[in-house]
Amino acid sequence: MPYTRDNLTEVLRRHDINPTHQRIEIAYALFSRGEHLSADQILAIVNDRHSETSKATVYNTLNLFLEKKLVREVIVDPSKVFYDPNPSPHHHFYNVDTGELADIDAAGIEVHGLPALPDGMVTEGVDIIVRVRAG
Amino acid sequence: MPYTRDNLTEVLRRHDINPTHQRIEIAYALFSRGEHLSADQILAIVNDRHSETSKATVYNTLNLFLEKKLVREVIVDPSKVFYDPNPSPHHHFYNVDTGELADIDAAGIEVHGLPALPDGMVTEGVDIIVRVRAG
DNA sequence: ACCAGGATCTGGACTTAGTCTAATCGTGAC
DNA sequence: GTCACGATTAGACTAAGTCCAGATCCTGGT
Repeated sequence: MPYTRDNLTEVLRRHDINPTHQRIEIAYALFSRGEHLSADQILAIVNDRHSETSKATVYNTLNLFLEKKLVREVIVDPSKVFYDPNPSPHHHFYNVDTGELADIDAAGIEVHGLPALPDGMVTEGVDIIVRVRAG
Repeated sequence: MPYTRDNLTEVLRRHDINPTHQRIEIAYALFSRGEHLSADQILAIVNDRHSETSKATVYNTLNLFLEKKLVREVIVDPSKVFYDPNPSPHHHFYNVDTGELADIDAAGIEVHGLPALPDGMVTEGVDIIVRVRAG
């Protein structure tokens, strides 16, 4: 089912996010493309035709989405954070030459041999990044 | 064997790096501590007693070390890069609350189920980051 | 000892991702 | 209408990292 502004409104509500116009537009930019985008790219997309949303709102909104677990952040490029709309567990290929990111479905991937956590610690998540390049 | 400025000079040479005074000091700061440090922290350490090395040189040198594979960069904190002097293959625990990094020896860790690489691509490396927090 | 040329280092200006702030806007409750 | 409160805004600000043009430090040749 394709993402529409209407069904995204519902998604926002289910994540406890008040669906304002700007928030819907930002969610739409991210989810309709299904790609990894930086805050800058989202700002550009949202303001493509005419200026609609400020930089501050884009950052505020992305951090809100993050906090509400609507999107994930992918930190591989030292210069900027990418936001990832894929809700299912997955890892990433990262092309170190071009900066391209591609998903790796986590189903079927197993990691063995990780040591026990220090006392009183809990795992938030395990991220696997496979750095690749042409060769 | 502890790291000294003398044996680090040799290490630099083996990595095809002309061992200048500044480069030795930067290598010493990183290797004698054996910790993950940011460029800022290294700058502070090197200039602790009296100003010896400029910001530009610290960044240039760390990028040179990176290129020559003397150190690795660890990208987990969106606001700064950490430099890692541990030469043996390993992964990382990352405490999302405190920002602390800890090594996980790669010996004994196996990852199964990774899909084949796209045509003509080569793996540079596989990084596993286990995000943990107190709980 | 002197010089030339290349490599290295430097301060400071610059760029840019991201944050902060104080003012304004919108909307629902009364 | 108006009050309150959450959301949005422009623009100033911060800080990591880069860039540049001049200074300085080798090193090898004479």
